[in-house]
Amino acid sequence: MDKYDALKLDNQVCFPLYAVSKGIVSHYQPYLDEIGLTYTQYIVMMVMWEKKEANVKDLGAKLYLDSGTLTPLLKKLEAKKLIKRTRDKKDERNLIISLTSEGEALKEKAVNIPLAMAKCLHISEEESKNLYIILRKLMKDFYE
Amino acid sequence: MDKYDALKLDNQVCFPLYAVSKGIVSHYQPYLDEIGLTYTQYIVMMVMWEKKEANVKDLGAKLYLDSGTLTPLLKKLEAKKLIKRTRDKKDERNLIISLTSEGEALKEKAVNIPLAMAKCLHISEEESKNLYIILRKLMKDFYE
DNA sequence: TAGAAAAAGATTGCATACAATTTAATCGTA
DNA sequence: TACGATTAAATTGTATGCAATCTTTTTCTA
Repeated sequence: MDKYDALKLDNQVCFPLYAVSKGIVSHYQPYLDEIGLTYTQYIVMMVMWEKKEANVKDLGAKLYLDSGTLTPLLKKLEAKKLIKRTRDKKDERNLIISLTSEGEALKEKAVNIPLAMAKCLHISEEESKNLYIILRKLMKDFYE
Repeated sequence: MDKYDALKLDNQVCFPLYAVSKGIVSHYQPYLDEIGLTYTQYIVMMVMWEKKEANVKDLGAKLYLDSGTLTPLLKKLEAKKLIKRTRDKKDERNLIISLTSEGEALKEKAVNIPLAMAKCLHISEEESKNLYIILRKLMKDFYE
C-alpha cells in the first residue's frame, strides 16, 4: 500500500466503466449488423422511433453528442434512406430529422435487440437496477 | 407499456453506461491536459508505471485494446519521450515498451489525479464499491 | 432599423477504436 | 530440416467523438 496505489488500473472505477462500455457496444454489434446499423446509429434511431421528429440539437441533448458527430452520422442514415433531413421553413437554422417509412419499418426488426442484449448481461435483476440508478446519478452529475 | 418500450433510451442500461463512460473521460481531460496526455495515453502510462516493461500484446490484454489502436498511440508516447520502443533481441516479433526517465517522472505529476477524479464522482463510498463490483462482473462476462 | 449577439449546423483537425489484412519472425512437425 | 501454421505488430479502412472554428439565419437592442 504505497502512495501510488491509486494510480493502479485495478484500483480505478473509471477504467471498468470505460472497458464495459466498449464491451457492451461490441456485444451489440452482431445484432446490429443484422439491421445494418452501428451502435451510435442505433441510439439515434431509438430516439427517432420514439419522437418521430427532432432536430440536431434535440438529438444531441438526448444522446450527449455534438453536431461534429451527428452531422456526418445523419447523412449516413439519410443515405440508407432511414431518415429525411429537411430545413425548417419557419427557421432555416433548424434541420428537421424525420423517419422515412423504411426507417419506421426498421423498428420491427430492432424490437428484439434489447432482450437479446439483456440476456448477454449475466447480472441479477437487482444488480441491474442498482447499476442503472448509480449510472443515472453520475449522468446527472456530469451533464446537468 | 407497449411492445416497443424496451427500445426507449430511458429504459436501457447500456446507454447510461456509454454516456457515463464518455462523461468520465471528458471530466478527466482538464487534469490530463496538465500532464499532456489523452485518457487512452493515460491508461497506457498507468500500466507502464506499474509494470515498467511490457509488449504491445501485454498492454492490449490489460487494456482491451488492439494493435490498431496501440501502435499509433505508442508512437505518440515515444515522440513525447515518455516511453521507448525496442525490438526484443530474443524474439524480434516482440516490441518491448519501457519507460524513459521522463516517463517515470511523470508519475509524480499524475499521482494526484485519481483523488481529484474521485471527488468529481458524487456517489457514496458504498455506491462506488457496488458499481465497481458489478462492472468487474460484466468485464469478466465480456472478456473472459 | 442597422449592427451586434446569439443560435443551429457544418466543417476541420486530431485522437481513438476496431475489423480485416498484411508482414515478418518463430515454431512445430512430418 | 524444409515448410506450413502460428504469433506479434503494423497497416488499412471505416466510424465515431470532441474541441475549435466558420457560416448562415434569427434575435435582440441601442
